Amino acid sequence: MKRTRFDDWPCGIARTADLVGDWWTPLVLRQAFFGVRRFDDFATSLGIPRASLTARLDRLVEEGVFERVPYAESPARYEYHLTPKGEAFLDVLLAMWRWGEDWLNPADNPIPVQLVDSESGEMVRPKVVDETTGRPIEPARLGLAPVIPGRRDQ
Amino acid sequence: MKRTRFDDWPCGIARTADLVGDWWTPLVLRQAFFGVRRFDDFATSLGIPRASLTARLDRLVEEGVFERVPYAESPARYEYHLTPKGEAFLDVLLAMWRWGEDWLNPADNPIPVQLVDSESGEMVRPKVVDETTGRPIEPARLGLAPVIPGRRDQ
DNA sequence: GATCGAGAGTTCAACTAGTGAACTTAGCTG
DNA sequence: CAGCTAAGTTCACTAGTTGAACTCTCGATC
Repeated sequence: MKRTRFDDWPCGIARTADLVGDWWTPLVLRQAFFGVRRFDDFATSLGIPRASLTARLDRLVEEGVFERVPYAESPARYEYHLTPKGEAFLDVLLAMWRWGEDWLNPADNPIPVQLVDSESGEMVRPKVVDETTGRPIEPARLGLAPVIPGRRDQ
Repeated sequence: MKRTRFDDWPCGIARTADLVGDWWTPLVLRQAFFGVRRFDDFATSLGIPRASLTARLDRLVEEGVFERVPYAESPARYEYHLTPKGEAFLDVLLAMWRWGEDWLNPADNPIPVQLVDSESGEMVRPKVVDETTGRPIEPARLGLAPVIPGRRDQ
């Protein structure tokens, strides 16, 4: 699409959007968290076009989100395993999940998919807090620092 | 692009990806959190093509993320204000910000943009926890329920 | 030995969203 | 009247997306 790139903007949101800011990448990563590792399993479980999947996986391997791990020699076969960087992305998916469940739940959705703790069986409700204080983050008190005046790529 | 739609998939991640799963929408919303309200201010502060901005704002108004509020009568002028639904999206942006700062920080980035609490002046470090227990969410213990076997649109 | 199927892609044409620049509309200002 | 501002719209061009078909390499089967 000749899309604008954000990967060197000095803002984590912009750089994250550059990498996962398309419709399929978050879902590919979601599948990875639920145990999908192989090309065909990604393709058939999501219905993503194979060419699109190839492009996504290549970029994610290049960025160190997935590691390409051989599991068969002849013919050579590879699995896509989440790296620590990839596993850390769970927080973003959880935030997306929570917002989607809270605010985009269609009225006629009969069976919402829920997150559970597999040991306790309890529902998991992801929430973003400040790591140091443990308190919710209030939009009104939030500021950017340093702000660079007139700079457009913030 | 004739893109696949996820807006009725029974998963919050998929529905969220359908709405904000493009490169510009997260940045438009980021600007809104930092006080931008008017068309030209979005356009010039981000460098987003005006046609793309129109499409994004229209969709976000339609979905109830922004409210179109008049601020002048002749000629009619409108501002885009975040609704409660839009404000709740801050959690997703914070998770993206945190991941981008932790894992996508280019080595040669001289001035990373930081989040601060404007009252205390302290750095804010967003972290996703389980709302009920207050504890971090462990990927290994996370499960989907109910899982619908063989269903591709989860 | 030929055929079949699995797995992991590649190739291709058609479609359509993203992009940048120019244009439009309406009122306001000097 | 000329110039300016704000909020879009229009248009040609470009490039990512899609679905279907094809490729390639094996191992297993008839």
